[in-house]
This record gives sequence, structure tokens and C-alpha cells, in this order.
Amino acid sequence: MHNIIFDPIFYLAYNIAMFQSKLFTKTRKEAPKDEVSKNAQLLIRGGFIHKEVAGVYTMLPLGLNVIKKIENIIRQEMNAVNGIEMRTTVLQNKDIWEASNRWDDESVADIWFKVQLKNGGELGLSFTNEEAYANMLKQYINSYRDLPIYPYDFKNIFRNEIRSKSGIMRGREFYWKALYSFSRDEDEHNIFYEKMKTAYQNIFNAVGIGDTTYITLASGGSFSQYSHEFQSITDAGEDTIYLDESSGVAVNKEIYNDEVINQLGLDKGKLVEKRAIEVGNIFSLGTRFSEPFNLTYKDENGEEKLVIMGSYGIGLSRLMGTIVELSSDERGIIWPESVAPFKVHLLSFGKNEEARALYDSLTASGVEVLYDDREVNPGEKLADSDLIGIPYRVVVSEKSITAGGVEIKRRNSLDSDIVSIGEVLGRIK
RNA sequence: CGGGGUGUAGCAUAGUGGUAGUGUGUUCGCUUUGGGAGCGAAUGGUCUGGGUUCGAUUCCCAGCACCCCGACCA
Repeated sequence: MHNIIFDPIFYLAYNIAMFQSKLFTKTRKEAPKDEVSKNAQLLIRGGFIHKEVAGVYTMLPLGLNVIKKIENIIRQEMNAVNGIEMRTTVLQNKDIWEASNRWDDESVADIWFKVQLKNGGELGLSFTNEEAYANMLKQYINSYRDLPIYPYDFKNIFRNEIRSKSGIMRGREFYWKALYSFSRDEDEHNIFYEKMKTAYQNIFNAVGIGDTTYITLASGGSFSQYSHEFQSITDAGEDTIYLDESSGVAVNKEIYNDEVINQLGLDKGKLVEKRAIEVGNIFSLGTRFSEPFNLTYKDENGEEKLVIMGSYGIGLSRLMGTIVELSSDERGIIWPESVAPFKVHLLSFGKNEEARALYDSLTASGVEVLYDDREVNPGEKLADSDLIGIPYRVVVSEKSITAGGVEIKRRNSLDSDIVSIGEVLGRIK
């Protein structure tokens, strides 16, 4: 649970409570016609995101709240495995990328955005962080005593996708978390790698998509046979995987063949083809980047050794889109409580005095509330509430007061209850 | 990058070689308060450039943007 909202620093990090009359975004009945994906349609209709150009979306106040919730879940898990948060730059030095042979467009499949400097030089907009970390850490890693370390950051990165699509699930600019592990040897690396598998499962469980997210074996590059992707089953996904539903093991189509099936001890007859979206991946890098940057340390015997690296990424905006793809109904989004923009949607039907008192007492108790204090008809407030998808809907109306208090309804349930004002806090904890 | 499609008001749409219509939104008035309620009024529009034509939003060409399929995708 998010008792961290009481942390004074985190408290300032997002909109913990809000009057809907002051929320400048509006809901809409219809999605723009150029948005086909469910996630973009619902997120735009609800006022979570705004499209700037294809694959580039502004996070509006409601959307930012969701991103911050996801970010904090990830942060807790990363810190739990001794991750250390920092922030790498977006503008990237060409020389560094030439050192790893990833500056040429040919070598990275036209993924770069590059910008010109006034003096004629050239910079790249970061699309991943291996080079930045490996190069920087040369200054700080000398001894075996300096290892292992696990720096990570959240930031917007840029990928010059030839065709961006699927709403916020494949953007040209998107928000992600990347952690890199720097270990002394393969054993130390492998132990951490397994810890990260668990951490990632914890994250996907916590954001409410654990049931449909599977560890999937994918190609591993030159330093390990496999990498591990975390694939959520949805027809909106872009990947094809073969899933053994009994064991929960899946294989990406890109490496699917008889040899791999046998090697993994899977029964080909039990594998089911599924569409899925990659919400995270972990990857053993070996010395792919420590070598070009000569990232070494002196071991106990004074011997110089290359650092063993691993990378661990999650696209937060893609994850947000995936959650919407997996959790909605014909009326709108159904946010899992852990990532909902607010915990309570408080609706006043002409009872602003009573509703305001409840708003004050809830926020004083640290409950995140979106209070719909607008002068609009009940039907509109109810429709908006379903569209926005906040877990608890609390209605204060003449009818509810006559019946003994306020009406509480969960977004994912058809039933509602009347409870006294004093009981509200207890019911939503 | 290959193929296909679409550009009309904030949004969704109709239609036309000659005055561009509807829904929704927004504003105002009245009414209404448990499922985007009602009545009335107002507001607001043909992607950009070129061509054909007496006249182009419509036809032609180019550009740009967006969407879809494929390819690509640590």
C-alpha cells in the first residue's frame, strides 16, 4: 500500500487531492477518429493524455498521477534490491556512442534522433543508457570494493520509430525506467539477475497485471543464450509468444524452434500461440559495453578485470497503456487501486456543503480524493466517474442522505452501499 | 521502408463544380438534479501549395499530417 504518500517529498510529487471544477481537462463522449487503440481512446476521452504528434503524448494531470503511482511502485522494488536512483542525460555525446559502435544509423536500425549543435557538432537524444552509464562509471569504479552497484533512472527517452502505433504503447518519446547492474563476475551477476526477475514479477503483480504477465524467453545476444521479457497477454500486443499455460513459461516467436523447445524441456503440443505486449525485459550484457569503454576493476589479487553488466528496463507509459488495455469495460477504465489517479471519486449531487466536509476529512486522513464539485447534472458526473475509473465512488445526494449517509460503490462492482459519513474512512481502507 | 486509406467547426460526421448541414461541445436565458436531461438563442469549419475552370471544399498534381497492414523493434 502507498503509505509513502505521507512522505513530504513524495507528497509534492503529484496531485493528491483535487477539485474537479479546477481540473482543466474535460472528458469527451467520443475519441478522436485517428486513435484506434483502446488505451489511447479511453485515456484521451478521460483526460489522461493529450496527443502532440504521432507517438508523442503529454501526460495531463490525471495521467501524470497514474505514471507517478507506477513509478513509485517500481522505485520501491528497485530500492529493495539495492538500486540507487540517479538521472542520466537526454543529450548524448556522439564520441561515446562511436566507441560502442552504436552511433551509425545502420547499427541501431534508424532509431536515433540526432540534433545539430550551433558549432557544427552533433548530439543524440538518448534512446537507451548503456553507453552513458559505462562511460561515466569508469571514473568511479576502480576496485572490487566498488562493486557490485545497481544505478537506475527514470527519464523520457526518444526512439525515432518509423511507424509508431498502438497509442501510448509504442511512442517516439516515452517514460521509462532503466537499471544497470555492474558485477564482478558471472556468478555475482546471475544472482542479481534472478533477484530482478522476482522484483519484476512483484512490480507487475503490484500494478494489477500479474495474472496475465509471463516471463518469456527471448534472444539473448552474444553473451547469454536468452534474455527474459515480461509479456502481458493482450490482442493489442505486438509480439507473438508461445505459452505453456500449466508452467507459465513462454517463448518469444523470434527464437521459437524445435531445438529451443527441446532444450527448455517444453512440450510443443502444450504451447499456445498468444499475442502479447512486452512490458519489461532483463538482459545479460556480459562485457559488451565494459569492453569498449574499458570499464575495469582491480580484484583482490591486483588483477584487472572487466565489469559484467546487465540491463533491466520497463516502459512506464507502455505499462500504463497495457493496464488500460487489460482493465476496462464499455463505460470506461477500471484502474487497479495501486495505480489509480485517486483512490476516491467524491460526487456531490447538489450537496456541496456535506460533500466538502467529507472531502476535508478524507484528505486530512491522507486519502487521495478527486472531488466532483461541478455544477452539472448527476448523469454527467456518473458517466465521467465510470470513464475515469477511480476505484471508489462516493456519492453525496439528497437521496443518500435520506437513506442515512453517502453511497459507496466500487468501480469494478455493480453493488453499492449506503454508509454513514463516519464510516466512509473505514470502508475504503 | 513497402502497400493501402483519410484530411470538412474543439470533437464526431453529412454533402456539393456555384449560399456547407447535423450531432456534440462552448456561451447566454429559462427549466432540471441519480445515468452525458429539456426548451430557446448564440458561437464556430472545408490541411498547405500549385494546376484545370468564369468559379474548386469537391476534379488533377505535389507537399505535409494522421491512421491501418506488413517489415523493423534489448
